[in-house]
Amino acid sequence: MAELPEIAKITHQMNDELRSRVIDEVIILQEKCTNVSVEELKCRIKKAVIEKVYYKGKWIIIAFTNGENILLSLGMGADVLYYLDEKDSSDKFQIKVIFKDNSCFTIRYWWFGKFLIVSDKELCDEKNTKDIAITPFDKEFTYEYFKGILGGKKTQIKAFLLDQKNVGGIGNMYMHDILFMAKIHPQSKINELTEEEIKCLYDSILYILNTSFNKGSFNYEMDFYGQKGNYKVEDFLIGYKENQDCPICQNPIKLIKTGSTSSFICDSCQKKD
Amino acid sequence: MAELPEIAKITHQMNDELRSRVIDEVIILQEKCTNVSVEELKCRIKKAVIEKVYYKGKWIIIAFTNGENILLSLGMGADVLYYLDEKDSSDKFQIKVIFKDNSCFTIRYWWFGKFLIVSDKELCDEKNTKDIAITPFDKEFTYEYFKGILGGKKTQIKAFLLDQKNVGGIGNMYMHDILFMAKIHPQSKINELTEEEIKCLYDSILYILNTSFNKGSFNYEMDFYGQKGNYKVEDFLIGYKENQDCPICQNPIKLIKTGSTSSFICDSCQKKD
DNA sequence: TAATCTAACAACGA
DNA sequence: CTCGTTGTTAGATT
Repeated sequence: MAELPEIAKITHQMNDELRSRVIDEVIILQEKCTNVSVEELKCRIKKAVIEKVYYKGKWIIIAFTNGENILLSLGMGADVLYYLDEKDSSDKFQIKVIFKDNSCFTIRYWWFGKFLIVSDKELCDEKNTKDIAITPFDKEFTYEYFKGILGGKKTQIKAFLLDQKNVGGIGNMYMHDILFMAKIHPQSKINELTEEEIKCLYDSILYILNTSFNKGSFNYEMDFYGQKGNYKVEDFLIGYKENQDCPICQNPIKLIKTGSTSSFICDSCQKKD
Repeated sequence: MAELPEIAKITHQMNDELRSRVIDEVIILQEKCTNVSVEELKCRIKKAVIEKVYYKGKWIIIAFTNGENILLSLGMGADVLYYLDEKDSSDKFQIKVIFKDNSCFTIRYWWFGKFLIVSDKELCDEKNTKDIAITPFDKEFTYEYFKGILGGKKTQIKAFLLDQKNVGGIGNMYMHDILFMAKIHPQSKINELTEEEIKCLYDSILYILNTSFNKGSFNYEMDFYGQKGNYKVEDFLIGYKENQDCPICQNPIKLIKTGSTSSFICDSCQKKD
């Protein structure tokens, strides 16, 4: 579930908290989420010092001073929880990272998370992350840039925005409101959007994601300290509000299938063409 | 149009006729069918001596002793015609290759042909041809081999057989009869075929293609000497015979859309499952 | 009638 | 709610 606002928040917290922390031990209970043997991973990360934590799209990257990196994908949702003292940590986790000072963090995946180790040298070729585009939180994500990547493509706008090679960090959850706010149907073809619609879409992306971030991100997700954000389901414009009234026109909100994802839309405000 | 029987015939003729012939000049009237500038092509092929002519799938490859190769694709159909004396050749062509002894051959594409030059070194990486599979005329195309490449795939059988990465040389024209003879619907899933059906399909592929080859290949196509083959439309079992009676059950033959191609079928003899 | 590449799209699995 | 792979289709190519 975690999308850009949640990823940005927890990454900032991890970076502030964990810089210079020294790894003591890593416990991996779910081997399938990593890319090398558990032994190799432990060996490459042993006594490593955290240089910084940053994100690329929805991936959290922990860079170590020894030239290694941990690439963390939360998949369909995961808790990443910090404990000042490892003894206080829950035993419900797939991965636990313990530091020399006895602090630790645990990762509990809901579904399909990743915990990969990649050297600095391999990082630029790493297939999961190498093609991820910049996010709407980046300075470079200007309106001109956005208009440029849309090109004259014939793709459906929602499929395009969900593709991390085009825009990093947007998932299905915030998509509903972004498209609703721009009054664009998820299956509208990009090359049929007007200049005004594109401008409005750009503004909507920034507005929706920034509003959540500024409220501490989504309320169902826990941050690094186990706290929940203040952006609540009530704050959604139409997302996850099937059959409730559209806030603009009072028509009932519909849940439709759009390719492999579902979309909440107001089919009166958001016309296909 | 040219498929394996036509390609095999003309390639044999070219190989027999052109071995040791020395290039004098190449005239390219359609630049888009080649991969380098006309000047570079002329330069690399000038005075080159033909070592042999062979085929890979539907591609005809002319190998020169100087380490260059011409890769010839007939696309949707083309005449490749030999003239003992260049003065006798027609001026309807996109490409003409003239030899030192004043013999020549012309190529007249119907639609989308290719005339590429590739060095021996680059040949194994050449993207159009590197992944083409062996053809049913190869000794290695045994029943065991054929059963092996089918694997447990979920693809439609016709799409699979048309894909040159799986089997080289089969096109849409002979496909109709191959599938009809095996009593298999073009959209049958491979993993739902019985062992008997696969055996029958293998036999049908060899029977149909060999029968055409043995009759001098398709009658609408001209060979290297301008002669037409003796495998006629009347020899087709059901191909291109819409509304005529199925030779087995007398039901009318239907023309249906199957993906991007059309298929003549007897929907009584060829059931989807 | 015919060939192939590509982008977009859908279905499935992990 | 993810992301990747595979298969399918429509469009374009000169």
